[in-house]
Amino acid sequence: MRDRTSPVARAGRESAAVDLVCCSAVDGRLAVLVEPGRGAGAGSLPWCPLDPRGALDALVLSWSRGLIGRAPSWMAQVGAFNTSGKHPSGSALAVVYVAVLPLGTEAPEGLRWSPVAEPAPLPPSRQPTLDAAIGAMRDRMDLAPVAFRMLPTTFTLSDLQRIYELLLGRRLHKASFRRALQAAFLVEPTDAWRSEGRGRPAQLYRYAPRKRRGRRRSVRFELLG
Amino acid sequence: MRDRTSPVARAGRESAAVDLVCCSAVDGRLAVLVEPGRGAGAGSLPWCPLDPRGALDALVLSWSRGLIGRAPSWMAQVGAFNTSGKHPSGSALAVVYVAVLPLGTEAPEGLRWSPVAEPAPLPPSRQPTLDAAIGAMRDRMDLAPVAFRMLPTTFTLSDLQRIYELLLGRRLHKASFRRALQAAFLVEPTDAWRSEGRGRPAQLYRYAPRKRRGRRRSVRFELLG
DNA sequence: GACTTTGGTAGCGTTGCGCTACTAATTACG
DNA sequence: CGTAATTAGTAGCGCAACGCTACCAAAGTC
Repeated sequence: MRDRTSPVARAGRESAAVDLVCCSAVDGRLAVLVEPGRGAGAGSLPWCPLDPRGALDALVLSWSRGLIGRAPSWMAQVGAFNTSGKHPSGSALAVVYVAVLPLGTEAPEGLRWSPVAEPAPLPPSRQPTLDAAIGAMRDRMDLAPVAFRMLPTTFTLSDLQRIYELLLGRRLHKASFRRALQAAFLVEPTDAWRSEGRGRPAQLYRYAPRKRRGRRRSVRFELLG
Repeated sequence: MRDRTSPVARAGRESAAVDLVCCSAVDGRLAVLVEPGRGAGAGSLPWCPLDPRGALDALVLSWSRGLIGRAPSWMAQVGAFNTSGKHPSGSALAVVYVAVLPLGTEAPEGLRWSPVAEPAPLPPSRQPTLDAAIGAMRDRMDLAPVAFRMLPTTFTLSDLQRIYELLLGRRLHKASFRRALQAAFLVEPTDAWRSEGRGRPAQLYRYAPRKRRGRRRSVRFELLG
């Protein structure tokens, strides 16, 4: 179990901290890892002091490995924010990272999954951080395989579609989803199938993007305004 | 003119700095504002010490107003990076911002436009910062009106297309571009026209996005891999 | 065996997109 | 003045992409 007092003492109140927002899908809902704390809004997000001597991404990667016992399957920096003195580390600056863990990852000792739809057991001042992290993840899902990283290495196409629906916040049409996926050459079928109680067994796929030459991006006005 | 020594002395070597990458289109090429310095790689990017007592965005906004005499027409944080001790401020952490100035903005006293295609008059260690800033701008142009902010308030559709071609790095087809723009309800025509030497005069438009209900975003696999 | 549930595909109609080809209005040049 | 050159802007064709209904397939449940 990590010690929450010594980093503050070591790094001092002048330094910066790293906040980590770990996302996954739990019971069909988007959830983040929080440290409950005693009382309603007394929880906190996992954080570590920022040691600027090494590469930032490497620092967060190795620290999160210790925190959750494995490297996140995807990770990205959200940005730097001033804390208005409200950060548990006491530092005035916080660099927020968002990470993704595969479906079914259980919460490590001292942390638990909190669905983002219901009020998090965090002080209200942390809500903007949470929103920024999840927003950043949603913004990047078109450019990075975020949804695929929220699944185990092999998954069914229905699994993948459910993740996309979770992240996009809307229902998708099965046939259209699969056709678009097929056209993008992003997955390849394994020879394994999974039977999940009722219904026909589903074939398992793995994320195996094929390099496509000439992926020239065009204008996309539809999200602007 | 801003003083480059006192902030370092005041903030000390422990603190963080803000780097600003100001982008615009100059002579049909993407360019950034640099401080030339004496010698080939002796230039620097504009920067200021990071005072974490106020909101970060507000700090950068007000500082950049003093630097270039006006607020950038668009601005976004790129992220926090460790400097490996190579930042002119001496700080170990740098928060990079990218900003956009309209076509035709002249470089303020002490700065000049440097096209990103040719080698910048900066130390090679600043190249990743430059790449990250321009990459962030390109990544966000689908979600924020970056291209529109690179133009004056009224502009011709050919102007707009040239900016898009600059940012996307490829030529676009005129009719297709206009059809997509029309469908997105992003611009409205003014009753002014502009005659630019030879050729038929062009109608001037302004950025006036109309709120469209049900802008439901769908899956976009084509940039993944 | 009938029903339910989940997986997976065919194919229709419409929309979007790239392209060629055209018209329109101005300047440049003899 | 007349023709070429240059830039702005539109029409419409053909194809690709997308949303949808409808259907078939394979498992469990009763």
